[in-house]
Amino acid sequence: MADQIPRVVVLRLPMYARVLSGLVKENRKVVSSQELGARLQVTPAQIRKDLSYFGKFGKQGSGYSVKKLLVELRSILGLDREWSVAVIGAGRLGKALIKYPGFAPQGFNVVGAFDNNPHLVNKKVGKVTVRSIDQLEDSVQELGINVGIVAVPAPEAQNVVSVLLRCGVKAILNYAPAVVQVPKDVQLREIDPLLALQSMTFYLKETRTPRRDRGVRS
Amino acid sequence: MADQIPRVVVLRLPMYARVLSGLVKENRKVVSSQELGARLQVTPAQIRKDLSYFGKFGKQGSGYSVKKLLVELRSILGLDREWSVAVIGAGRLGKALIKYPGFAPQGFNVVGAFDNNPHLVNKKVGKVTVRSIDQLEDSVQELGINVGIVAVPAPEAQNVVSVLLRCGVKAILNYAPAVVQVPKDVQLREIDPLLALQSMTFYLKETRTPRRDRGVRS
DNA sequence: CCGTGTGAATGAGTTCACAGCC
DNA sequence: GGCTGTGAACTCATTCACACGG
Repeated sequence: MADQIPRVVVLRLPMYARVLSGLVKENRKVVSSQELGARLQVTPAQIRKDLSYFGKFGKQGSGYSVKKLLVELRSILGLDREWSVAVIGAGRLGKALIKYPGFAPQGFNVVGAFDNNPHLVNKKVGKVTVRSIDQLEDSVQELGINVGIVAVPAPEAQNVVSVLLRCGVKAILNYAPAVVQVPKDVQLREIDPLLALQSMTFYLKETRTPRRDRGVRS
Repeated sequence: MADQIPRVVVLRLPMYARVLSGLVKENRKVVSSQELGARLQVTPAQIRKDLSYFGKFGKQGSGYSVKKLLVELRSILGLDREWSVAVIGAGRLGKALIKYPGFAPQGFNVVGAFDNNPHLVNKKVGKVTVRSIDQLEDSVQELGINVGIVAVPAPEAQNVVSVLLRCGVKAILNYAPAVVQVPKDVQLREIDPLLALQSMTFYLKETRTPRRDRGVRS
């Protein structure tokens, strides 16, 4: 069970898992692909098809056991274990990421932070102490880093990524607004709000000065 | 020229524009789809095909004028004008977004910030003063908001989005880890580092304890 | 000759529609 | 009756391959 699974399917599984977590909290026991789809803006057929790549998790006539399906998905995604994350770049963005309280509860522990600014090195940010980027290479092994989050300025991004690659890190989340190259056995995700904004404005161009009913308050 | 253009194409155009900006700075006059592709990890054919949806911008035998193509793309994407952005939620993340210095140079001006926490209201963050979320509806018109960035806790996200929709905002960048529903004439982009991380770990599962050559330092 | 622009061919991903089971 | 699981049909996206122009 390796990689003949469509990329897009893997990108959707975490969304399914998130909705299921919500349903667990609502104490829902069972859910249909129909309802899951409605909550996710995805067709029921797509959900069933996606899940079918991994096995048969549902019961005909009723649907899926919320708890069971969530456990399955978490196992499939490798979320039933802890991951050690390094944040590289401890500027405004890096600091925000290091302190972000949403990672740890999901098993992503920020265990290291790195920056090349001497004013930041040895300072504490959240629970970790910032180290020099020179130490990154050694620290990856020491700290057992599995995942790198890159939050350095664009021109430095490729260098940092190259170091991570050399250390055997196989998953990189890149916040730098730069294209970085990785071999295809390495996972890379880009987070870039500007690209997102710029792709939305394309569709906004036509929508000029939307008529608004003036005065009357509903 | 409306919307028979594939979604994915529109998502790629901003990347092209970004690389072209870089080339302008390097004083490159001309570029081929070949080279553009190499810098972006995209096939040359794809670039040519993508551009062909909008016109003929290249010269056979030589390639594309860097400057001219950039101007064209910026015009196509609606980046040759200014956009007014509201950030809703002025917590840790919201503050970072409000202060992010990368938006303004690209024509995205954060002109309003909103939060429902009384301790934050009327406080200055960066260049803007935080207003109460109650004022959001009126402010959208007053400030001419075109784009909303949502950085509130997940449970509040849909409410905030609904207000934005009521005000006629047609582009929303959602940082809240929640699925929000919008009509299809509204553009929505999601930014969620956790989903990104969780989709990477799927591929990491198999890669166990990568053998490292011990001792010898290269 | 080199590189664009593009129909045509291929490939990937989604939806349909229905058999099978609860 | 209701809902899953899934081949088959279809839609959407990418790549090929070549005619054409500088």
